[in-house]
Amino acid sequence: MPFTLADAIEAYILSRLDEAGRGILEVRRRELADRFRCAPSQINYVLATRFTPERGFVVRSRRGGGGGILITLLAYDEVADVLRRLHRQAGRGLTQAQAFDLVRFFHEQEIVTDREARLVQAVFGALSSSPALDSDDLSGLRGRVMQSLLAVLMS
Amino acid sequence: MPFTLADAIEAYILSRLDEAGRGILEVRRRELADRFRCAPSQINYVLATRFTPERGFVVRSRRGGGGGILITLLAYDEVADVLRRLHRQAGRGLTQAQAFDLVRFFHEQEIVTDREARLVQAVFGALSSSPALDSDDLSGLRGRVMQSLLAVLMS
DNA sequence: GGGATTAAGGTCAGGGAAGGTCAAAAGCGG
DNA sequence: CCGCTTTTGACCTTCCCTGACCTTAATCCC
Repeated sequence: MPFTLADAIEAYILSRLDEAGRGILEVRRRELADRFRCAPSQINYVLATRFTPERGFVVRSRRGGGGGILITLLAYDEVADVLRRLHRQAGRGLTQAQAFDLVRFFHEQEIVTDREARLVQAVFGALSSSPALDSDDLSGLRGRVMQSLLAVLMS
Repeated sequence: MPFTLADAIEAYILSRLDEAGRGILEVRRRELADRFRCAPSQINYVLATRFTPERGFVVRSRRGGGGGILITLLAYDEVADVLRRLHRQAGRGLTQAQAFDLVRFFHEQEIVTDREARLVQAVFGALSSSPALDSDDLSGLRGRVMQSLLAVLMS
């Protein structure tokens, strides 16, 4: 087992997340970088590769003086599991029909309300009426939008 | 939480606005600056970044002796009107910051729920991290998405 | 009445403190 | 050697806060 710096940072964050209880932890990028004697961007790398939505994490940050990084571990349940799988799949892009079907599915499963469904459908409708995008780009964009939506639904 | 001076001043103003009842509050810049031990211009900073029209506030001020700053929350009956104006304006495109502020405004006005706001913000976030779109196209796309959303909200 | 004084508030540039991005270099397993 | 992951470094954006300097209004006092 090659225990890399990234692994160590991951383990450290996980343990602090654990001891913090409540599944919420705030860290400073600079502090972590100092503690592990590495470039600050290394922290971004760890967050990007380990603390992903697929693994049930939500990471938010704020820049500027008094900024910081908030890491949240989402509760595990079956719905979340399905959402996570969908999240992974959406990364490969979506047709408009697929996007609409997913939204309808969420609605049927009562994962989203009636109005939430209409709002989201409106979004996908607007996307598709976009010039300046060929169908491949559009598919990728739909996928990313869906992923972001799923991240919210999982939180 | 990353709680800065600006956050504290914002919270203080909001609480006084709240306890003052119907949406009007008068403050003195100097007094606030003294209370928070900061430069008076810090108050301007907070007003400029937090109490913006896009978030539903109107700030007026009088200079000179006996001057002061009047902070007003937009009244409910003005909101429908604002939505129509916004719909027209959105047609000309939106920056990401404008889109976010609008969503925030809707949330503050209780036009959208907490989760609806997060979903919609997730959408605008995803749009902005989109390759294959230059900033003009992006601006236009945000505008069309916002128009579609407004159409749902007005229905 | 009119200038001087005083008491507000406004603007702007700049420094410092976060965090973000991206490409290139370095390691490493096969 | 090749390809993937890790790590770094240079450069960028955002946000907070202050200080120097400016504008406007009320008041004082002749």
